[in-house]
Amino acid sequence: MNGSEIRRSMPLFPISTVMQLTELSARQIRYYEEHQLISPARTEGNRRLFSLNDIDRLLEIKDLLDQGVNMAGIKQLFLLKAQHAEEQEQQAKKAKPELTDEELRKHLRNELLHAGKLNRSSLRQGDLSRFFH
Amino acid sequence: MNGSEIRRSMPLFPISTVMQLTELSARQIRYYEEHQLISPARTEGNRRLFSLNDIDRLLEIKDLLDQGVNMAGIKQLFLLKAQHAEEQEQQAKKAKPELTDEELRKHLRNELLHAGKLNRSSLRQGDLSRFFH
DNA sequence: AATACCATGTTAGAAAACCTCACATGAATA
DNA sequence: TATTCATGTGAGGTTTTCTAACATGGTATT
Repeated sequence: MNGSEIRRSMPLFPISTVMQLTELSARQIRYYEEHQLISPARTEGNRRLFSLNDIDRLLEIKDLLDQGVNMAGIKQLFLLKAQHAEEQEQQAKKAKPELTDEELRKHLRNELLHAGKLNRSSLRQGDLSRFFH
Repeated sequence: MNGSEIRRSMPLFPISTVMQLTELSARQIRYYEEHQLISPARTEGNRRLFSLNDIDRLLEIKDLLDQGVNMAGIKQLFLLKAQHAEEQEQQAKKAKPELTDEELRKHLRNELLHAGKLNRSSLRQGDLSRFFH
């Protein structure tokens, strides 16, 4: 998993933000999770926290539903895509140790805090920009 | 204001997420707002919602405090930077009508929903990627 | 036509997260 | 020593989110 993937899978957004970005209702979003089309992270207090990847998925789900595909169909499509992606990875990479959520956060924070430190104060556009490609 | 600026100023994150990304306490973040170093948006219910720009600013604040600059100093630095940025804009741009928050949201949603629609389902990386540079 | 199923709406009650305000504190400074 | 500054902490209240249950309007099936 490279840096971009790490950033895209970071749990950042509450459901209200996701509702606005996707124009889906809370009911819809939870229903899709119930059917395992997404698996948003949870806070200690059990609130959902969505990543950029989650939001992409939701937009895909919305798209496919609009085209008449049902839950089961979407699930199959996602399974296929996952398989395909896995093949790609195996082709290009060697095994690396998995990171826990906590480690991911640490990693991101570290990059955020220390990268480009020399000129942050003088740049019009701040560092966070580097984390969303 | 161009597309990137729109994206970077969208209110997206609750304070808990910002706390983790910046390693600041809620107290600190609110204190900096009190001193008008940041001005996060609010939900209808008065919860703070932070943008990428807000987060950048908080990281700058943290940096400057570490270097011994106090609130007043940081405020002046920000004022200067703002002036500088304004000059740049006036130099390069003609007047454009301002957008309300609601219009911004609409605009982003529209881009999100319709851009790249043809191949979204077949792409490994979804559309949202376009919104964070 | 009646029935069943699917995706979604709605409501209730509980818990988490967030809010403001007030007071406390330790370090630096006058 | 007294003040100021940046931050911690706690109380009490409001908003947001949670799950669970039941309601509903299309579609498909019998």
